[in-house]
Amino acid sequence: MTEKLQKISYTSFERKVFKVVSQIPLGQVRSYKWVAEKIGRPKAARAVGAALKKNRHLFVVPCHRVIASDGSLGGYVLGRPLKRMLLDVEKQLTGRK
DNA sequence: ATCATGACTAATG
DNA sequence: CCATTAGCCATGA
Repeated sequence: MTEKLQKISYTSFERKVFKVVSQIPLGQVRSYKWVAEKIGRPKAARAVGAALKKNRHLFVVPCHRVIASDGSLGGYVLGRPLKRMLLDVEKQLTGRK
């Protein structure tokens, strides 16, 4: 059978991104670069961001745990303030100071 | 194949 | 902190 059999909406690249990002532990954050390296494309940090933007799982995939390499928040479809809040909450949740 | 776009990164100023 | 420059990549038209 030479048919595709599967008309998936996501590209292989996006699947890898979601896979890795969904594995980020609660209360922890990773940089776009980190994810890029994880999927085997250390220089595709930009593409990683593009993939997260297309993501529709929003809360299925903890895309809010992915920040810029320099520690900045990066971007967030629902607004940076919310992203910052989520990270802060999760930090308190696990960081348990 | 080519072009434009963008949740990036690093280096300068 | 912000702006600019250069590099690198995936995606869609």
